[in-house]
Amino acid sequence: MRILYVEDEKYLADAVIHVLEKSGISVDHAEDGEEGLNLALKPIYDAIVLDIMLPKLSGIDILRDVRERGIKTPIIMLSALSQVEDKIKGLNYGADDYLAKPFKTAELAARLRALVRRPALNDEKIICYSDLYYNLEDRTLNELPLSEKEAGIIEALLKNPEHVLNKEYLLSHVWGSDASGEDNYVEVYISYLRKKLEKLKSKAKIKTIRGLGYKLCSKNSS
Amino acid sequence: MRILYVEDEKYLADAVIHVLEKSGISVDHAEDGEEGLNLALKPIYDAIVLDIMLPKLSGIDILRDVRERGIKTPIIMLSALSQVEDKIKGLNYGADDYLAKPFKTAELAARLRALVRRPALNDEKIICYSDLYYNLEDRTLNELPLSEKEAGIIEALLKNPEHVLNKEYLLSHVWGSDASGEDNYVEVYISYLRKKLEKLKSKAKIKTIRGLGYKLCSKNSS
DNA sequence: ATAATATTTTAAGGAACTTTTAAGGTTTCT
DNA sequence: AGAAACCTTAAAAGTTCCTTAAAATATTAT
Repeated sequence: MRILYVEDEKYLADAVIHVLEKSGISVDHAEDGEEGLNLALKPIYDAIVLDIMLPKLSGIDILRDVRERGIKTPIIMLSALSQVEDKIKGLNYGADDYLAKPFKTAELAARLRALVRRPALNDEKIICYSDLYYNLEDRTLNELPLSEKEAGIIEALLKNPEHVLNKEYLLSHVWGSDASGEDNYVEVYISYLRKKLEKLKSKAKIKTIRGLGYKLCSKNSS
Repeated sequence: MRILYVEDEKYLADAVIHVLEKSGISVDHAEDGEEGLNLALKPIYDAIVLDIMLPKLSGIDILRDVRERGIKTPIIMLSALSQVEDKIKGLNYGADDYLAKPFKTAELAARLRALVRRPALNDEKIICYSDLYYNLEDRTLNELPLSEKEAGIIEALLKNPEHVLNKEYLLSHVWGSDASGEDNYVEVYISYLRKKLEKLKSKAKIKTIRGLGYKLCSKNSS
């Protein structure tokens, strides 16, 4: 299970993340409303946890925007004690659950599990890495349609993120096992893919390891 | 269960729709009285929820018109607190239930379920997606008659909305299991269907996924 | 049965997109 | 500097898909 957690109080966030990850829930963390909204729009989370008081955009704003776009990912709202009105607003705008601060992290984990144990709305087959999500069914990378060869390459890279794949491997996997020579095929398509990653403004990059091959990695990673 | 919800306050509507859909009620939404009336006349809803204060046509107007045409779909009226007079009017014109604003969405859901648990007026076999309703009995798509092949294809697409169906699948399902070649059959009929969706001004579109097949999707969805 | 109408098949041209090819440019390493 | 590996680009070649209309077939009405 992968969730998004939008929370500006850093100490709290770190503690909560630590406990959640320990119990097998993978957490992406956003520290303000703007970043939170951006991430929330990606169809890769099983649930979203929103603090209400946030810099730039409130949790309510995020909730509203997300729901307006028809995204149905389960959402849990967090807010400081006694802001009962927020609770009502949140539930009205389509939140799935509400938790008053301070809360026990274990309870949050439990509610997340309860929410996500519902029949999957997402039966899509999606491979994720960093801010990329590739849909195997319709061959789209972050909604952008790819051609067959582009798709073959990005799929191989996404299935082996941060690992070097050499050209012979890519050739035989994408073009066929006869692997008749042309390294340039791969070079051309790597170039096309880089252009598309650029267009998507993705943090992920395809790095060249000279003499060895290519690897997919996230901008800030080594 | 599929209902029509006519409501002009967008935020409220989104929140309510979200909760209803989550509880398994499929909701079509109209934002003003005119659109509401148009939709209300389609024989596809198990119930209709009408706000009273609406642009263009009031909920009362819609109610009256719908009932005058002999349509017996259960109707719930919504109105701002204390407009008791509206309540009386509504029930007089043949509303089935009445709910004062603000209301709890869960209560609306409960009342809907109660209303619809009555003997079904609609035993027609209809498949819906987005603003499309296809009647299996007389092979009409939003009242527009289709030929056998057209019907076969739209039926397959409607039964698998937002999923890619390839040509071989469509060929074998519509033309027969021998699936003798001709991809062009499918292409021709997809073209005919697109023309009809256009004519119906539907929000739904048939998308081509080059090399893979076709998928039905709603304009704004991915 | 025959004509009128509608549907399905066939076919062909062209539009849109993909892949291959090729050539020139850049980077990296020795 | 020179060589090898890699990048980028664009034109050529190849595919797939769209659209249309006429021919063949089936259906319905007269």
